[in-house]
Amino acid sequence: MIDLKLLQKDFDGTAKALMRKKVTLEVIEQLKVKNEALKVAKRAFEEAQAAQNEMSKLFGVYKREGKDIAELKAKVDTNKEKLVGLVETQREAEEALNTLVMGVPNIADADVPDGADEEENIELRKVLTPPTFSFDAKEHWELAEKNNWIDFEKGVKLAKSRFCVVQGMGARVERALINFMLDFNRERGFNEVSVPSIVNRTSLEGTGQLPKFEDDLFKIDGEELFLIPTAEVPITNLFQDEILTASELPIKLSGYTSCFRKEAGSGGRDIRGMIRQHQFHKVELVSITTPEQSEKVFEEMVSCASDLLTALELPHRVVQLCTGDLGFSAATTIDLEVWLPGQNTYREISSISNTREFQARRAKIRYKNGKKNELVHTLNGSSLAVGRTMVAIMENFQNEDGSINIPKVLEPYIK
RNA sequence: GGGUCUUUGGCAGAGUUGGUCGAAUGCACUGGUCUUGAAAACCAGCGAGGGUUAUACCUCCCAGGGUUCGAAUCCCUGAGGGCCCGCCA
Repeated sequence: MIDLKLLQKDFDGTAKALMRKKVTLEVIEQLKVKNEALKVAKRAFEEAQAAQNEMSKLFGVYKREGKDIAELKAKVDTNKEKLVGLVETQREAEEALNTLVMGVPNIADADVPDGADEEENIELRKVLTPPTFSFDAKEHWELAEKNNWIDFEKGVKLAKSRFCVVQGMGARVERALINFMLDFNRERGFNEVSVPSIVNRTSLEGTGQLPKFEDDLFKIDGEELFLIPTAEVPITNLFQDEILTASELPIKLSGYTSCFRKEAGSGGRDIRGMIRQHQFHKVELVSITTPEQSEKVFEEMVSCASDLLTALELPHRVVQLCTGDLGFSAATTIDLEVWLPGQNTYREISSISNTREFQARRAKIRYKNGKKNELVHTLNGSSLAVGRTMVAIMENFQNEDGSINIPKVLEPYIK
């Protein structure tokens, strides 16, 4: 949630910043109007309430002194009637503002480049050189089936399209990857947590998936519960509505979960293979920091994920997202894109974001800075998406005969 | 799923004959005295959100309703937790 005070203090500057994230001027003006309307409604209510409270207190005094309360009661009753209307007005104003502001995305950092979409993202650097093959590189689904790593039909049989079954050496590599990543992250100071894969509405509102993106989520029928689209949700919300002490920050966590996404808007994209599944595994990094710490920790998270790819000998590039490609909650995002020889292109395998205080304000995560309570910064990033890492391994480590080598670092994990 | 008890500030824990309770006390925390420094001891401050230049003032004792001039305190509904029973990996 953005800081509404910014609109009061510097309307033009804030409006300009919001428009970089495609918020219309109309919405921004409505924010201001509704915010002011709420203030007026609140003041009116509070004045009447104060009078009410004062008169109620008099009852006690009168009773003790044995005075007649008839006149006072009449006054109170009149005021009470007035109060009912004022409460309603205030409630409506509150709701109007709230529905509006919950749908407004975070402001991008000033140094995030302008741009309409992913075409205008900026490549910061490349790490490792893509391999050259003396044969035509195959795509991962072909390799997966040839080596019996993945059975795509079985996934459809069990559930529906965009589900698959991983088996044999594929399943062992998958498990090895998860363990390797968690160990790697722990060495970098990210402590391991294991969290629920189902969360409530409050948690999803806290991290920004709700109310706007309900269509992307799997909802449990008859309950206000949802399958998580990313471990960012449960891990960040671990601290929801808490006041942390400065000395315990930064908190750096790493967790492995399955993730569930409806992929409602993705049409027929990546229908083949395991690039875009309804259920996939991911190891996630989440950090809770003071505002001063967040830059540094952000860099640590980017390095952590990038070094992981390097350790796995996977060529990749580091990309700074432009405003048009930034997510709802993000103030800045770095994507890591891994090289896929079969597709002859780089594909996203990790996305690391700093949401600044956007999620903290929604989820009420604060820390005690001296005497004052201040909002923390929350950061999240994929350590790596496991499925896409599998894809990358298959395509980069393929041999001419279609067999697949295993990255050296995984060997201790595959006994 | 049935029954029963319970839900208070960072934590623990008073408060349940409705008014002077946003709330005792202890711990933690912050500042100070003392000390070479620290600990201990002592003194002071210390729930959260909104509002104000600052006060005032408003809201919040799990959530939502209700009774009342007035509710942490009474009633209803729901959610979380404990225990007992049933069921089941």
